[in-house]
Amino acid sequence: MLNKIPQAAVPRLSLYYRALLESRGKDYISSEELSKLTHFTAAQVRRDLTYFGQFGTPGKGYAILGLTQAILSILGTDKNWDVALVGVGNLGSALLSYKGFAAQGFKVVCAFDSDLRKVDKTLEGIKIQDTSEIEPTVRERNIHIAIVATSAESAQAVVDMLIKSGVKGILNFAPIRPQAPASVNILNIDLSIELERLAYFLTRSRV
Amino acid sequence: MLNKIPQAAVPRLSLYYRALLESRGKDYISSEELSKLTHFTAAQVRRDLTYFGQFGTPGKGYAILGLTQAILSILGTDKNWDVALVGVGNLGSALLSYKGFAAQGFKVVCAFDSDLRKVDKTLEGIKIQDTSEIEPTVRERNIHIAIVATSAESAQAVVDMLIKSGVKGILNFAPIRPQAPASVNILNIDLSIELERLAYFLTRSRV
DNA sequence: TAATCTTTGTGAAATATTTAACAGTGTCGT
DNA sequence: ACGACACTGTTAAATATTTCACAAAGATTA
Repeated sequence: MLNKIPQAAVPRLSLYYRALLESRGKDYISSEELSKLTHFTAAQVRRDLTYFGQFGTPGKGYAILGLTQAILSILGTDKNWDVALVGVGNLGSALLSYKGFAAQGFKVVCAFDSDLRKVDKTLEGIKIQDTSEIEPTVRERNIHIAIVATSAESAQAVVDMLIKSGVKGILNFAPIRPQAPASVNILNIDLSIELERLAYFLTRSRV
Repeated sequence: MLNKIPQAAVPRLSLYYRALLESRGKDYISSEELSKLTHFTAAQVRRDLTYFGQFGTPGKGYAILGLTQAILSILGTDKNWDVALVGVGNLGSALLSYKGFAAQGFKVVCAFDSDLRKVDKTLEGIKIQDTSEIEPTVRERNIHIAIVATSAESAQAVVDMLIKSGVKGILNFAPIRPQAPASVNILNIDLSIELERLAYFLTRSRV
């Protein structure tokens, strides 16, 4: 089964995982029930899961505990991930205090900013370091995931530094598309673009 | 040409727009040049643009001013959009002070929170109102776009209120998928899911 | 054990999206 | 005005993704 896995199947896996957590009372759950909880079709649920293996029992469904663990393992969130944060402005600070990460095994363990007024201050128990310390710190702590919440202007330089320091995955909030080698994964979250998508839909639907 | 427009073409339009802004020195730009700037293929640039009309001149390319204006008009960002913000925690405050929105014609004009310690405080020139005031305020001000930055628990109720008040597009940061009628567009930005996608890619690529 | 029921896993069909290739159209220099 | 050139718009092919539909697998009941 050399089937290629659609990109969009991965975030769906995360949603199946959430639905499984909500269903922990029972032992088994069917693709039909998962469909109801996630609003994807039952066929898509089954198809998505088979991209990664065979987890179900015909006639019964999926063992909730087993599937939960399987998805954790597929996503890699059965392990802990140390995360570096660059840019401790409004958004960066908000991300630093966001409690949702911890539950999935992500932990921001260091934070950087180029603003000297912020450097050496402590936020959420983390001492903010100067951006010049990105490379030694990230390399030494063996960090593979970073969040970039800097201005558009500094973002590419920061991304370059992070990659040089061994980072392999970046969640980028700066409103540019940083360039990076194919071995590095960059996910862009671009608020303006999302609002523009909304404006587009609204403009169209009125027509 | 009743071609259906791929969902993904819309955010690409936003990126073409940005590239056009960067190219304002010249009068014309070719799909090849837009391709270099955006890292989409030239064929895709041309195809995307023709979903919305004919903007180019063979032998010359696209008139930068004209195409810029055309994209603005397609996206609906040639007009101003008033935006309501619900949830003024860390993330909500950060969004309130985010300066990037204004440039694209989006303006947060009212903010709501259920925490009475925040209500009546002023942030970025906006007086925070109690969530009970969502319906009258949003309806009276004729607001069609809202940003939801509440907890997972309150999000669905807030979304319901917003929809009842006439909101047609919602940018949702709460880690749930709110249910809404098809006439309402909801875009979800889910930080945990994005981090899980990164973890997945990292776990896979090492194999 | 056999008959019936439930639900998975998966080929095959349908749909959606991207890429390739090039005919046609306008530009530009002479 | 003409010929060489540049670039778009689009048709067709290639890919990717989702949906359908059902055979096979196991569960359950008698």
